[in-house]
Amino acid sequence: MIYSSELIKGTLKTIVLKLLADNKKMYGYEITQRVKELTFDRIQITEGALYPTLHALESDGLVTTETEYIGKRVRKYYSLSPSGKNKTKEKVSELADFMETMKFLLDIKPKTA
Amino acid sequence: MIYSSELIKGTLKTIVLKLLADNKKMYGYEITQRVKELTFDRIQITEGALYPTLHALESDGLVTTETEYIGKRVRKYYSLSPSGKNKTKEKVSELADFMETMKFLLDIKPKTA
DNA sequence: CAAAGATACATAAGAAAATTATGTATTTGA
DNA sequence: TCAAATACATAATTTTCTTATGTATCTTTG
Repeated sequence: MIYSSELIKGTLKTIVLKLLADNKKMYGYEITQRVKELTFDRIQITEGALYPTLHALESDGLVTTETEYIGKRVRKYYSLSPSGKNKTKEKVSELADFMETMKFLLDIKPKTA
Repeated sequence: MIYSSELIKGTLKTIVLKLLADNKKMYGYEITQRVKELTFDRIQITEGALYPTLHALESDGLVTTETEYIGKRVRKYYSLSPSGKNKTKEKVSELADFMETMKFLLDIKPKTA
């Protein structure tokens, strides 16, 4: 079972930031594979969604990049900047908080019947 | 603190369906107020988001409507159809499942210091 | 050794879903 | 009486993702 894509909306940036916080530096393709692994294939980040997100994080100054060559193939590593680290803490705790709220909302039992 | 709007994206339909499951019938404005109450003002559904969502649920056959007049003012009540009840169960359990996965993702600790 | 599949980047067109703004109208409360 | 709350609705814009496409290299397998 794969989560309907609408659920991933709004959480992608947070997922990426958190992975970078946990791993110091990662490249795009690696991120897609790691998320796939960690979620047992239930969340699959597409490249069309990921790369624009990474570029946005970079232009917001939340990540820095370094390019490496593996043979002739280019690989672009992303790392959190200091402000990226702060942003990650904010985003992760906001999402955790939000999930508590949602859990509460979804647990409410009917008054009627 | 109000959750950043991107977090609400993708969960709105599920929230609305779940509220209708718990309350048999509700009208739009009531839904916005109920969500505000239940979340201590942290989730505020705007009318521009809610009404199109309700109309979509209706055209998908997930809810039925009945119009009532309170004085001269119109009030449009929404109720779940049988297929809406099934859909609600699906959506709620998918979201609950998704939140477990996200919780796991966000809890992962750094390997590197 | 050729071909398929995996690795690795990127961007553009289109779709989906929300935000923001606007509009109408009634009712309530200060 | 006048502002705020109640109650609906829609349109323009923005944001964000999907889908499609493009390029290129490396690895595995028949």
